[in-house]
Amino acid sequence: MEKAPPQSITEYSISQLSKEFDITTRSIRHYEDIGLLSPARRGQTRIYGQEDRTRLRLILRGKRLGLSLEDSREIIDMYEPGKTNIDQLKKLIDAIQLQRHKLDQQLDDISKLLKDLNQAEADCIDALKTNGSK
Amino acid sequence: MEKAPPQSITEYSISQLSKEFDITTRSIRHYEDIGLLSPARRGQTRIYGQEDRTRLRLILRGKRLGLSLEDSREIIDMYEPGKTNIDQLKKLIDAIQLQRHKLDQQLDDISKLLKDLNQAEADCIDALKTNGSK
DNA sequence: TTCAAAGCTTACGTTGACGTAAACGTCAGA
DNA sequence: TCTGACGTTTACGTCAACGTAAGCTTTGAA
Repeated sequence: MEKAPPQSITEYSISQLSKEFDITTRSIRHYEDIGLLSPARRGQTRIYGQEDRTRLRLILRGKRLGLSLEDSREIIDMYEPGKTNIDQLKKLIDAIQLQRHKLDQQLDDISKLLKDLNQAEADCIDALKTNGSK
Repeated sequence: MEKAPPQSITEYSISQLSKEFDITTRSIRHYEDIGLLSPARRGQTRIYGQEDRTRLRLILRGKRLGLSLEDSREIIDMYEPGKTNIDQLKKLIDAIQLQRHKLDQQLDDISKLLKDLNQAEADCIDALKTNGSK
């Protein structure tokens, strides 16, 4: 039988995603285990759509920022204030403030670290010049 | 006997540091176990100086940035290019480039995340306005 | 003197985030 | 037909970064 023409570009297998994001399939399944992803299934096989792919991108971005998967879950959940009630919305706004504060702190840390690295590099180069002609 | 006048302000006990940085003494001892700190001793008791305190600050900053303790060790070692030879200096410069690259990536991630958070917040507030007068 | 606070070491336990192995199903191509 | 690539589940293993408990010493104040 002929393969059906690609229904849409919005369908990915687990190995496609693992290659695209350079992670193992195990990790992807793990994220599903803890409820961060819930792809559709064709039979037993996982089918990932655009939304899943987006969530995965967010998870990995969180990881690069040193967030735990639980932290990421919280953040990701903020993106879909679809059918939440007012109390939940207020909670969300608070959580957003908190995250923003943490990020501001990180920005500060990073700028300090960058400064330090620049200094360390300058010291190195200096030492090379001084010492290199010994 | 009278307590000797504070020799200098540059002496800290383990519990002082734990309070100042809001971590457990266990953590501080752990950092020593893996060689990130090596305080002086008076008898059995650990005595921390300014240098130890600085290293601790750097460790914690690294943690906030999601670095492993090993990563932090590498970075911290960059700060003291005292008696390193030329080959080591070159290695250090490379390592610095690499770290800088990672930090640049983090900066990018953070700015994206902040944007997203702003958007999420706006959505929340919007939903509150729309829904709040129901 | 005695007692609580702070210090120490040793050592087993825990949690998060996967790694890894076993054992099996499915399907397209040689 | 059968082999190899890809998919699945179940389940034990691992590593980092401490937590926690036990048992002991030191020390300053009551």
